[in-house]
Amino acid sequence: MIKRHTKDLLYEQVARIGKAVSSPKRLELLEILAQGEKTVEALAAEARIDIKLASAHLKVLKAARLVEAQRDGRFIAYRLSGNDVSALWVNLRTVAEEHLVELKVAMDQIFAAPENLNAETRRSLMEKARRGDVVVIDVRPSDEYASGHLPFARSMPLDEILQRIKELPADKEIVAYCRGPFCMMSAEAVALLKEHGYRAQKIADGTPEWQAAGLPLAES
Amino acid sequence: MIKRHTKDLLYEQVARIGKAVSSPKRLELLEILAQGEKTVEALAAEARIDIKLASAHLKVLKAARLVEAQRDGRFIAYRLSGNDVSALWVNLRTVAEEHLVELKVAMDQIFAAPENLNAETRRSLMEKARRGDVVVIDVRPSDEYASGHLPFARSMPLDEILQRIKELPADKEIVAYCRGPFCMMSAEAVALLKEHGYRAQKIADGTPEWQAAGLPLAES
DNA sequence: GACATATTCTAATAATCGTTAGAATATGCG
DNA sequence: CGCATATTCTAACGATTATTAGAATATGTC
Repeated sequence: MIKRHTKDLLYEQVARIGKAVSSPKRLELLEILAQGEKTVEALAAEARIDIKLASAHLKVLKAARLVEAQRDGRFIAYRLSGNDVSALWVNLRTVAEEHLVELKVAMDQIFAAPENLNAETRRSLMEKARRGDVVVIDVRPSDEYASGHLPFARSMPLDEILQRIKELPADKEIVAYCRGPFCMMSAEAVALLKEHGYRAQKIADGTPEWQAAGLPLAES
Repeated sequence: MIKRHTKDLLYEQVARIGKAVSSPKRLELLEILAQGEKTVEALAAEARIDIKLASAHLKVLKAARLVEAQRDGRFIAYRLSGNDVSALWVNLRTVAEEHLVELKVAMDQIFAAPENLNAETRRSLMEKARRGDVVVIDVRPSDEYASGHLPFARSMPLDEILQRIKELPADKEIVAYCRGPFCMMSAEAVALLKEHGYRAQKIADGTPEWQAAGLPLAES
């Protein structure tokens, strides 16, 4: 008979992961890191928190081995310690969306039309993008595009869209995506495009969702 | 521009799920509930905690909508509120096993040979069981077998094995499974069987792992 | 309807966690 | 080697959480 104490140790270890993902701010940091590696400074700015606080949260995430740090010149870059961490974030968010009515209501208020994709619509979108029937644009900052993006998508960061809008074909459907269902960049991009007469829609997927669905990302 | 405050609300909702899975005891309760529905009393006994404490933890899990309760006669039965919750438990445990060296070490100490399965070995095992080349036994309590079990597995609860050992063929390989990688019942079953001259081995999978791998369970 | 029993609620304590501010450390650059 | 700057460490506070014990509630049975 194996001792209770020993068994408790196992659950305690898993609870370390649970504790790491029990704070809203840490979840936000994980989502940002799922877009690619970032410095503490960039993370703090993105999450709108103090650098010291960001550092403290990153320390917790690092202790749970969900992220790893590497010094790169004057800055320290953090990244997720594996694709499974990104998948865990997607899984947590999906369970929350599925079971917490409050979250559903909040999301409906923020995003008029939540376009959730399934396996089939994902593959069909990729096929249409490959053929050029639609233009898929990645409206995240260009460094996030560089660390992985949807196949056949082109980079068109939100704050460059107005200057570069002529690059987009006026006769084709534009499909915008950003960091995922909680990110508002694609919605803003669609609003801008529609103002200028383009046919545009957004999808809820970001690269973490795409990857968690078992589909490949492009790197170039 | 959408307000920070609104965005924070989204992460707070997901963090509710994170908080729910940040306690070792709650994780243990989730794992037990992944085997089928149970009363508070049964859960407390299984996790070796006070009924009052079990009730308090269940309240937290219920608030996060990970479990739901239903009155059934004198007892109140709890169950997971969806298969995605069971998959979340598997996902958390897998991330922990992958990234936390401490957990790997602890598991190696407890379980001599951790037999982790991949997609191929799972299908091949099911095929061999179907043909009758191996006998797959489910050593969990019979009510857990009844709420779902591996295909072609027969129920042989750990505390009945010695009386019923004659039912097993002496010339075939016996494969035992229980609740999952953290459960010690299959290891104990294998030890008993080997003592009596049977060829036996265990697998790490329980029904949650099997299901999370996308494979079907049997109900009968 | 009253009793027995299972479960939850309330209250209280100790322990833990999030956040902030100030000091300390480490690296790159001159 | 020393300066500038990015990052982390330390200390402290208020807020939250886990656990326990006792009281209260709800259901089934007689």
